[in-house]
Amino acid sequence: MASMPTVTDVALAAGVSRQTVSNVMNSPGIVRADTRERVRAAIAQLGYRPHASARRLRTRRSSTIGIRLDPMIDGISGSVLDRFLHALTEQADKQGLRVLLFTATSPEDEIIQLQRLNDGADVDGFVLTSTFAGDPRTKWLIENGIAFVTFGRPWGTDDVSDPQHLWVDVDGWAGLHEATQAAQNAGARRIGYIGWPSSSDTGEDRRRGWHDAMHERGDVTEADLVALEVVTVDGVAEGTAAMQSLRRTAGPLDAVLCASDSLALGAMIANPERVPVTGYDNTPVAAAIGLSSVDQSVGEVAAGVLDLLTGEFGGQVHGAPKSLQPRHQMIKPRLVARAFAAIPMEVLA
Amino acid sequence: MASMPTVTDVALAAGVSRQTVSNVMNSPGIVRADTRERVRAAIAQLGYRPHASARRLRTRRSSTIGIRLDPMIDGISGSVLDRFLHALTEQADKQGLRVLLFTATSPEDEIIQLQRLNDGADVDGFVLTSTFAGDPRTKWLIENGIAFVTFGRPWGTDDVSDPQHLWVDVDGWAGLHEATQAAQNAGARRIGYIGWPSSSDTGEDRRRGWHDAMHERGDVTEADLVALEVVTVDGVAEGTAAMQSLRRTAGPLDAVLCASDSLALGAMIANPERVPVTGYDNTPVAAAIGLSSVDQSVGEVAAGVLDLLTGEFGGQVHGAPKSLQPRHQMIKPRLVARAFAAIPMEVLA
DNA sequence: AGAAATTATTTGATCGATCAAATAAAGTCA
DNA sequence: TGACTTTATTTGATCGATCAAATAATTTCT
Repeated sequence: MASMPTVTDVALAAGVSRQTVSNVMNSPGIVRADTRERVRAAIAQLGYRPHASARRLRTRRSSTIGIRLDPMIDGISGSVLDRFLHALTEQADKQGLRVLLFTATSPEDEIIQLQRLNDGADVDGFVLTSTFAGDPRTKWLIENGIAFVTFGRPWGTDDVSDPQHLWVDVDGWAGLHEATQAAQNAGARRIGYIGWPSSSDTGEDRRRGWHDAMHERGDVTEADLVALEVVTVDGVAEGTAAMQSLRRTAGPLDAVLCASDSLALGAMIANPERVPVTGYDNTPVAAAIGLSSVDQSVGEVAAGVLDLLTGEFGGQVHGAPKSLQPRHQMIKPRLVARAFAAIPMEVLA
Repeated sequence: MASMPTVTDVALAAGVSRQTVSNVMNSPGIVRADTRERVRAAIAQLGYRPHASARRLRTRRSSTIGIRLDPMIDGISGSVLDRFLHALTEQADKQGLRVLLFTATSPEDEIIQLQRLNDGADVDGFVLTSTFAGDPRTKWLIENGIAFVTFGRPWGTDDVSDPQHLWVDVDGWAGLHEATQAAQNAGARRIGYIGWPSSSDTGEDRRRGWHDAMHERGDVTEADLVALEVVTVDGVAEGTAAMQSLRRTAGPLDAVLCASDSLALGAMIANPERVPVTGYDNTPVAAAIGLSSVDQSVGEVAAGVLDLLTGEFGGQVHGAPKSLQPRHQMIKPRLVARAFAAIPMEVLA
């Protein structure tokens, strides 16, 4: 296999200079139309491809974003991040960006990795997932002036206003609010909720979506509302236990909403009356079992993340000045309705 | 933030030349011990990090491997590839390699992507997953002399001997053979099998593991063996249907093995007698439900893939000549035994 | 000790692209 | 037409590292 042609080869073939070839690729507008076509023909004929590393060396830009691959902590819900990763890679590809993976064993280790990739000019910026309040990683990135966007709110005091921290998140409140209303519209009144302890910001957000919708409707007493709620940590077995507890204490149920598909799957197992159960995350398991679920629209999240990120490291070129660009995006999730099709009637009846 | 120091800065600080600094990083053995330490001190003091793109431009090596991110076709089993990806990233990191993601909409599109990444010197080689018989991608890669390793046998005529196609795979036969023997040792005799149509090479491999183990033991007649087997496509609902069919036609069962966790999950739903069910892939769902499952040992697979791949594009430096290196690796899976802990007795009893 | 062989270190060139500044060509206007 | 803009294209330098070959320092051997 002959070695790849370079700009010089193309220039020679098209009877122009190196720089003109470069211009055809990077700012075609400034090249006269007929020259442009001649160069393009030469590129096609020689099968020229720009050498990515050479370009990066000169431009000091890698066109690559780094993202940490999480170690599958919570099995089922991990799939949301996987789908996000996939969507991110696809979206990035459209913008000529590449996605580079890395792993880390702890937040401290992760900072070392961030530094390595940044110092080595391997990436232009980072996408962070699974952020938490007081996250040392975002602090470090801000201090070092490195571009990044997080999937997930910082959940701090100045969520929305902090101009240094760009984020995209899914509106869990809206997701559960919609799911609750959907159940209400289908005739349900006594709608139970299996959620996470209030120490979880995300969990509290989702719970309020259910709670507010129930309150708005006002056909359940405040006391009943308390009885309709069970709090537990995430897990299938925990979901089963919570469902059993709910059936004992809350009396008859018209529907049950859960903070996750894991809980919902668990709830399904202790659900002989086939009360409609709705989960959260729309994981493959929910699809397999036939559970309704709130889908996080990872595609939109990925697009939003990339918008903010490219605005951050390439924004000066065209468009509004940095300070006027939006600093965050809230994505509305989508309710996916299903009807237990996968579970044959006779088994659970 | 001041711009990063370069080799020249380090050389100046250590009182040596650029090249010596470079040698300290790449072939420390040829630098005298005291000089080496002096240079290392300067590196540490200045916080020097080599510029990845500059190095790649000069060495014509990217230290990066490309892998396609699959579009989560089959939800549950997709998690095996996710875990593989994670293991691969970790293993690659240990060897100073990076993992670059890409997506593709079809095999033809994927070839275009492969070419792009290769021509742009973005990657040194590829890892392919989900290969199939007559895969155009492997053909193209071989023709163009590009380094690659597949996770999965080519399932062709010359699996083992073809020196151009390096692969690592998991021995599905051994996995089911072991699972069957484990059930037999626990006293089971009538062990059912829910598998895939014989058109699936992988499925046939697994089925033979069960079949051979049953045959070896010889305490079930050949006719019974036929009755103990159900064939279906993958899926939870399909697993449920298969289990019901098995219970009708095969009579009493001591255990059931399945070709996937999806099938096993489905089988569990139609399993009021709590016959032990074993799945395949050890997905998070199996762990959540408490299903036994055959684990593909993705860590070992990832290590094997990287061994073969680095041997391919860096093998000349040290070690055996190419032709003598092993061309493939068969990894033995691990049986993970569980006992339905997640499902409370009273629900299914 | 002195020549030869070995080991350690340095110097100049280079990888392939883009930047910045210089030059050439085309278009405008009095 | 000739001076003056504006637009198009070219030239030399550069990004940061490593290669290849040259030189300097050290060790080995007679």
